[in-house]
Amino acid sequence: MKSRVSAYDVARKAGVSQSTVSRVLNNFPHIKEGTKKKVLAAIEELGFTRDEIARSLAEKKTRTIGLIIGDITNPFFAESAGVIMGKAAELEYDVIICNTNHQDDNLEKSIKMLIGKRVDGIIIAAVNRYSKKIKELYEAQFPVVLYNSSIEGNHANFIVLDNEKGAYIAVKHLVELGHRNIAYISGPSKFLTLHQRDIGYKKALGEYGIPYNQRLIYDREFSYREIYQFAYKLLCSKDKPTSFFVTSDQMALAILDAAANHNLEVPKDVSVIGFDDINISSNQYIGLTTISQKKETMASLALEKLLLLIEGKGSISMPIQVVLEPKLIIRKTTGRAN
Amino acid sequence: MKSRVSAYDVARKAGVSQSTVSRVLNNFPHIKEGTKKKVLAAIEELGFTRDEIARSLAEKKTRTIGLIIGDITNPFFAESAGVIMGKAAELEYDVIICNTNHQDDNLEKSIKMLIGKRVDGIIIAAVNRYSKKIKELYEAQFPVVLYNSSIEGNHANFIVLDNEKGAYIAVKHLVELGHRNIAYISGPSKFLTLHQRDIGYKKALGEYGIPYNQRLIYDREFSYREIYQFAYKLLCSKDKPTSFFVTSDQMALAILDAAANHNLEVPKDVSVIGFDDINISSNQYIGLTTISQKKETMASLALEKLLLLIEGKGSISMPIQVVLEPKLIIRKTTGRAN
DNA sequence: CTGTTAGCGCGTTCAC
DNA sequence: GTGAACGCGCTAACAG
Repeated sequence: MKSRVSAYDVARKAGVSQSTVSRVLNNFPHIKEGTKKKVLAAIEELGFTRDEIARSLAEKKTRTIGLIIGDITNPFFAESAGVIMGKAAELEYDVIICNTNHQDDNLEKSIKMLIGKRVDGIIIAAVNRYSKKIKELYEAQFPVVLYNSSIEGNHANFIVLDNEKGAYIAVKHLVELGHRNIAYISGPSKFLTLHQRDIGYKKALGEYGIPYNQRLIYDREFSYREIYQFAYKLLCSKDKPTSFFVTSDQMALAILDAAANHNLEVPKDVSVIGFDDINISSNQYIGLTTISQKKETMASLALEKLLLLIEGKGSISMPIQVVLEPKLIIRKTTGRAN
Repeated sequence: MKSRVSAYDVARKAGVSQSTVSRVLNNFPHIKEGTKKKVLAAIEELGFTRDEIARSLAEKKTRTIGLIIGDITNPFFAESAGVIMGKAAELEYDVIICNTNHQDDNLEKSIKMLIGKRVDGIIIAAVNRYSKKIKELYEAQFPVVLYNSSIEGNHANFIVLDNEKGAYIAVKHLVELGHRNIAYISGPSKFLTLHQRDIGYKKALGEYGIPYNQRLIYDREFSYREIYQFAYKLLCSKDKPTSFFVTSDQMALAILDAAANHNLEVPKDVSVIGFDDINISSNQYIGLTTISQKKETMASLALEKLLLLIEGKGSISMPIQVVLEPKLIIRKTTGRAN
């Protein structure tokens, strides 16, 4: 691989100083047309590309943000990442994505790595609500915005959905269709969003006088396999649930999978409602009823606010905390209980 | 935000020189136990993290690779990215992902940006087969491996599936089920992989004496909407196809969507076979018959080979070119023609 | 308008 | 074993 050409090489070729090259690179005003032309020509001829690493070092800015997600394989995260990356690219920011697979130590590792790489800010989706690290970053005024997640005490900037309400309207929808035996597939309550949904679930049950039944609750790790099996077994049992409220569309698909393998018809035999509204849910072959997370809005806002923190350092009144309204989207996986 | 602590700060605190700090950071042998302890203590106390940007500049290595994908919203790319990121993390490499939305100018932009960021190498999925840029990089010996794609003339390192064969066995499967009216949903043939699948499609038709019918072919841009509408219209027509061979599972889902909105039953009224075997295809609620791209293998190999190129600079015999065998996975969206 | 000079925070000789 | 000094390629004053 041929060795790189530097701004200094360009300078020599154009017969100017290296700082002049830097100036044309950065579009400084008041450069004589002639020299600018010469420099541009030399750049073109030598195929020069500026070394962003050196620039970052000198400028103490990397024009790069970090994005930490729980699982890129989950379309909710992938699609969110897509909009963030799109917006970022428009604004000339690059993004480094880290996958935590929902594990706390990976979160810490990712943060450390991103800090080492001197990213200008970080968007984090899926954090343990007890995370000390997040709080530290917040207190150190390092630009971080939490995406659909938050921590205990709310010492953080975040954009979230009203998760309690989302769960509430989901369950309410099922109840109004006549369901009383409602399974709830969630995940570890160390995630504040899930904890809030737990509350919404219980609240809806309570309001309609439906007893809370631990047997119908899944609150362990996110695992397609485990959730599939949990649902499968539940569907084998006598007094099986007539409906499932699932905390992500991806896992709702696992329930549909289990139901299909049971030869159960949806929604005739079982109703399923998800959460997220990932793209595929609107596919009419699937038609998953769900609660929209408004990922477009949430993701755009997250990036926007992060850049505000990055660029307007200090002048921003922290914390930035936005709560969006959930929306019930009725499709074909929910129907009357029989 | 409190200003960063540098190796120099650590040095002062420990009463040693900055180069000594550097030495312990990099685990040099022959450091007196005492001074090592002191330095480590100072690092701990000050909460020092090394500046990877400065390190990269000095070392001329970033321990970062670029990954350019067509569309993170397509699970095939997201899932591939997932395995690449996982392996990379294990090997202490970071990855910067770029989304091109399948547009050539974005490819060029992404490459330029990654080169600017001094990545050590790049994995590229989805390239225009006429791309000059890729060839240039190859000739300049810059570490690049193409992921399930290649360019005209094969002047590149790549890991691909035998796409022609994949298409061939897909169509053969349909023919053997009695289908003769087989629609083919593809994309721009500027992508070599698609071009090869075109050949496979035609070959299978030819072998069974089925005439090629342009009316049944979609070869424009990847667009859920457009493909959906194309399929929808086709399904309205008299002499409508009894089956679809679709060049990606994601788009196969679009066909299922269109069929569902036509109240057509799958596979009774229409058969659909995809390509990729994304995770959701194995969901029994969907059960998409497809051709496996072996993304786990392909992605692992791509990363492995890239690191070989990066770390074994020069000593590797180029080009690295691997062709994997496709595999037909029969599920429930294909059945006998009626 | 442009050149000179001094860092940015590390890794890396080369002496001692 | 360890420190001093230089360089990676660029931006940012400061002169002129």
